[in-house]
Amino acid sequence: MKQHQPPKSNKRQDLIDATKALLWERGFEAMSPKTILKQSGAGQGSLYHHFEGKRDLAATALVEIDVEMRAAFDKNFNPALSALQQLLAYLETPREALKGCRFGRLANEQAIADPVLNPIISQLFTYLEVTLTKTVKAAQQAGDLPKSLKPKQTAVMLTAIIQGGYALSRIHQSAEPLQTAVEGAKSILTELSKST
Amino acid sequence: MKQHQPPKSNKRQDLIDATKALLWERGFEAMSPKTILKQSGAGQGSLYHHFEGKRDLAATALVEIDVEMRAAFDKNFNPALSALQQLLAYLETPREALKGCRFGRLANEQAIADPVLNPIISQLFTYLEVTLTKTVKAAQQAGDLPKSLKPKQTAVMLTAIIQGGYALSRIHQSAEPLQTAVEGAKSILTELSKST
DNA sequence: GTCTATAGGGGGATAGAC
DNA sequence: GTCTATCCCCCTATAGAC
Repeated sequence: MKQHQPPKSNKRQDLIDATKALLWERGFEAMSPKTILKQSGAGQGSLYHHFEGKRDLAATALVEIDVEMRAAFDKNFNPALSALQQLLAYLETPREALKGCRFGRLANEQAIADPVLNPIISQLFTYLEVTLTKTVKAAQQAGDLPKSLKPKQTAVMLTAIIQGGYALSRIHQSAEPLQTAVEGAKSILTELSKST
Repeated sequence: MKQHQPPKSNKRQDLIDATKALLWERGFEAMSPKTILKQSGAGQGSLYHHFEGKRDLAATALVEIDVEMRAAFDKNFNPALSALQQLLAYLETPREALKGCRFGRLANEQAIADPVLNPIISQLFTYLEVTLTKTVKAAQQAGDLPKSLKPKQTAVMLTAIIQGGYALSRIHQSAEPLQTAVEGAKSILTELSKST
């Protein structure tokens, strides 16, 4: 019974926490081990004792981010609401437009093709798309969206609106484009529900 | 009348051409001067004779890309077509899903906040959004889209679908998501046109 | 486990010959 | 105008003491 108390060796978690923050602020390539060490207060030895290197540390951080993002995403799908209302709630989720999506912002890095890092990221988006597809189907069956829409196309389109909105906000250095794109999507869902 | 013949000093243009290709393939930060020289066949001296440095060369290349992108974009707005058909033509434009948008792929780099580079990029997107907004208005006046939609919101949303589709394609390492998002957008425009 | 010291490689730019 | 040689700094990782 050695580790009765969780081994409160904070350095490992400090490294992960710093990496989570830096992945969001700078992305993978622009995040140097030196910066991680500075921000976490750990030394070189701690990093390479607990992890194989920058990539391994990033993978560990991404898994934690993945858990947090799924939990936040799931909160939008309150069973007390109609499927259409759930879709609108997803669109209305507060977002840090200028920082970008914590995963989506890595889309254009070389790391996105890394065999270890890619599955962590792509599987989250698959989860979003599957969940949204089910919700679109449910809205159709409830008579709130036209049955002529293909659920998967609609779900991927909604996911793209969020990701593209983030990109436009970064490009214009303003929170407005993401908000405008989301409002456009809400209007369209609302309009389609009227004609159904 | 010195330069009767255009001064066929190819090195300057060779550098620009290599930079245009590398900005698309790797982005700004991941594109090193060494790689540019290798790919263009020029030496260090040519780069720093014709340009102040990497950033200045990139700015020159981005301006050329901007001209090309505007020309390609404008082709979608054939006056012989209805405004709605023009919007559908824009959505149907062939795109290199896995390489990403030549400008949009820079959205998450630090360079996007650069005072020289940012205006070149953001002004193109402003142009896209303004043009699409006008076209949405025209479609509404033609009775092909409901007047309840706000034209700017719809235009920004369409732009976001393209940018987000690129991101999803990079994430899933497949051309499919961009195509699926575009199909979703086309279906929705078509559906909305029926109920108008 | 955690630290500091150090190494090897590449990034971006300058110097100066031709 | 174009080239090669060189510089300095930072990135990532390893060595080895404590």
